[in-house]
Amino acid sequence: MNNVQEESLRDRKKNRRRLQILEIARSIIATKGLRSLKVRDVADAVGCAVGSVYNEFGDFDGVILTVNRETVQALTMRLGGVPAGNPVRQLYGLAETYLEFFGENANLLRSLFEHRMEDDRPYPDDILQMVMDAFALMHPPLVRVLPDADDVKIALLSRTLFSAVHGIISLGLEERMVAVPPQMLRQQVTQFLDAHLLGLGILPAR
Amino acid sequence: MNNVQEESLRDRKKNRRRLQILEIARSIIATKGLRSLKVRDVADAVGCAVGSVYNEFGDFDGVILTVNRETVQALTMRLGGVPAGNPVRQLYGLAETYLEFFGENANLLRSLFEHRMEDDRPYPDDILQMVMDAFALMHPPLVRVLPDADDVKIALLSRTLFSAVHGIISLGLEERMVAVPPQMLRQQVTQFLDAHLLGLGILPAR
DNA sequence: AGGTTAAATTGAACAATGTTCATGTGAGTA
DNA sequence: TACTCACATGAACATTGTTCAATTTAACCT
Repeated sequence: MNNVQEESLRDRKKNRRRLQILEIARSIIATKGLRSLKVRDVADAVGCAVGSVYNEFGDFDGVILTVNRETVQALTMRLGGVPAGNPVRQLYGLAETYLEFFGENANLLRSLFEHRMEDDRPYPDDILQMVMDAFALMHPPLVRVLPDADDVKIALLSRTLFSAVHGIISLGLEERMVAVPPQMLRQQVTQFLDAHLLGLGILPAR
Repeated sequence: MNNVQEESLRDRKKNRRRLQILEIARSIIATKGLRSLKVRDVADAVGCAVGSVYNEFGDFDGVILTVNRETVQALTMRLGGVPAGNPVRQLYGLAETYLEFFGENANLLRSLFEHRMEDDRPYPDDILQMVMDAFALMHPPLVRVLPDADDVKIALLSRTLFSAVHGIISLGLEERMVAVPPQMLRQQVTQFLDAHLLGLGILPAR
């Protein structure tokens, strides 16, 4: 037996199809929302049988969860690109980048935050962990800016702040509701951070 | 024709059944989540045919939307009970009451915020309006506490603050994620308001 | 190369669930 | 009592998730 397995033809096809399925599913969710995602639509678009989707992902939730997993990964990547030079700027940058990303991928993020499992099956831990990790990205800049604070408190603060920003953005972009104009939403987020960081003693009073 | 219509037997039965359907649907959503709500389960529990549910509500979304409507009403009622004496206390009270209500009715609020309509049918305006109105309940105390501020700004601030609190609470109670202990969540909300109101110049620095 | 085998693919059948509608029923009415 | 009409009924239908026996196919062996 050779440890250095080269990718067989079978593996290559399987892999290609897997990617196709995910791409189609993602584009349907992104454009028409999670509720419009149908197995048959995906299978038809990919040009395979419905059974193949099940072979690859177990059940339909498997497709959704994989798309969601990749959404958090993309989000984390994007948030990771925020410069760490000035910690205060970084905090603003994280919030504004989250706003940008949410604006560009609203339906994908809704799928991530709103999808519920059938019955009482648990949501995959790794996805939850990735979300928590993304929300913890405010931790490092907060530590730099509040050097005397207890680390556990900062961790909590990070999650609180990011959750707050998430609430403002997700409701602000809620197209069901009266959509807030994008530029105003950005200002809303900025002013929110202004006040909050000021209250935390991070920004000087003006 | 008599203008003073007394309720006929027919009307009484119809009304009773309508209430039954809503009660059952609400209890299923509350205990097992929106995704577990099935027409047949509701019809069986009420003891009527599935068709009757459709006669009364048009489609299944109609049942969900009516439950959601009543959820906002109950929320508004509850928030309306927060004493208006001290405006700062009122702001804390609104946040804490929202937390309480969310904790007691998590699945109902998720149904309210997460339910999407089929295709591109619009979400009923009156429900959206009621949600906005509920989120505007921070407006009066904010006006009292920021007497010099522009009313439009206060309106925006009210929505921002409430959305932020909503984000903290809805993610904090997200049982999919590592659930935050209730007492800690309450503290999280309080400390959030402490910092934010301080930053707004509402609370004196300590 | 050809034959063998294991695994993936297929799509028809099934299951679960939302929706419709022809039929029956009973409350209101003359 | 007879008539009528609005509502209730539930079987049939439509849509969509899921399964699985039969088929195809890549990989392996001689």
